[in-house]
Amino acid sequence: MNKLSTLTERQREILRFIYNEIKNSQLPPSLREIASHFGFASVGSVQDHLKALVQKGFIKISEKKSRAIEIIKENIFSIPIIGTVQAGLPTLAVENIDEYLNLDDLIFSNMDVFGLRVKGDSMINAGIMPLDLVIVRQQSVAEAGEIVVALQGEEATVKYLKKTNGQYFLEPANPKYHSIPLTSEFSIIGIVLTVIRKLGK
Amino acid sequence: MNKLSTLTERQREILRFIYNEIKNSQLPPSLREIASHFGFASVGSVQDHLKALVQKGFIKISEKKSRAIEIIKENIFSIPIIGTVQAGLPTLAVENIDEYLNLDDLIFSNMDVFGLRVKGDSMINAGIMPLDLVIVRQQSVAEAGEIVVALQGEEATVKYLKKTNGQYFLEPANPKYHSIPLTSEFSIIGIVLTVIRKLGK
DNA sequence: AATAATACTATACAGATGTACGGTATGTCA
DNA sequence: TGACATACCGTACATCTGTATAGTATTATT
Repeated sequence: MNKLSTLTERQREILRFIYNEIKNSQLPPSLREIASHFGFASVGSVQDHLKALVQKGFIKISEKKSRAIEIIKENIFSIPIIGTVQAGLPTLAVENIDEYLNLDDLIFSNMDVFGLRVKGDSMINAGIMPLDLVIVRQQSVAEAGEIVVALQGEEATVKYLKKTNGQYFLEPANPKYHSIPLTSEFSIIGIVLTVIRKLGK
Repeated sequence: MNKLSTLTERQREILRFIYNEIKNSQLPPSLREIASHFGFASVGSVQDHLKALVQKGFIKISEKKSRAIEIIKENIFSIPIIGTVQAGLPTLAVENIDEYLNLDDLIFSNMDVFGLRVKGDSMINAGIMPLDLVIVRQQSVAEAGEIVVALQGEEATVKYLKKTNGQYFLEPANPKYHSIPLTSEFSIIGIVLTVIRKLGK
């Protein structure tokens, strides 16, 4: 597996610059633009670095096309997830990787998606804490059992959608709060796809 | 606002092609690549269409830069995080975006980071549920209060690190379980940076 | 009927760009 | 020591690319 740590400091800087250019201006840089950014007097320097990045499996370059630097996402935008922990840590065994977290899918997704910062503790027993970030897919219909984002006036709440005797309820995951019948003053604006919580550092 | 309906059939085709190229290959097409795709024998045709698209406000072109076609619209490369929800949804107001979800800081950092699938419910009151994915920074030391990943044999557990009377404990966030003194049979392999839970879809 | 916008072809050119080759210097590793 | 990777400079060149200009034909618009 290609690890970012196999790159030199300089190579990582170049890769980061390319990534940022693509992300910010949606346009990969030309060789001379890279040279200019790093103060190189020669394009040959850039050629060397790109050659190394290609060889180490982090980028792909189409021949005879300008700016055709493609970042190989699988090698960069993923974090190895280990299924069983071995005693051999901190040397991560490649064989233990059983899936990859691809954050890029989320970022580059074409779904109508937005993030919402959670207020309050009404979903605490579902593992959704105050200040958590929930990624929401915009949709006006939902099924019972799903965690939905409902709008009442300008107030957005995250709740379970529940159905009892044909009646829909917004149900909190906290005994402190009560279920609320889903009346016309509410509108469902999406369902929760992902919960993200950033801790230390 | 600029409506897509002000475009002609052909102009809409061109715009869609440009959009798809950027989205799929992360590389805007050159004029001749556009011409080739539509079977134009001349670049002048493309020039005309791009000129119209610029004039109607759908794209922006940087002069003297190859492939520098930028689509003016929502930024497809990031997820807007809305602080307060307006009644106007599902049309996301740009003014409400107060921050962007940025996961690449984590990825591009020099830290040695891996993911771990959580087993068991011992941290359920800290909002860490079974099958959650925790992103862990590898390090052998931690401070009291941090959520750590400890290794006992080949078993990895996620717990709070607590200090009482100079003695360290691994403390679960679930009254069902007890605190465990941090003895030599345990080794701390990292601290939890992020908690991620994928739900629906 | 006149004008403008649309939709193309054709050609020319400066400069932007990728590519190739060679060179220097430094540090790393066996 | 020698081989090798890294990290730069310098130069040359074919071609890719944007830009400009000119022309033809069709369709809308006034």
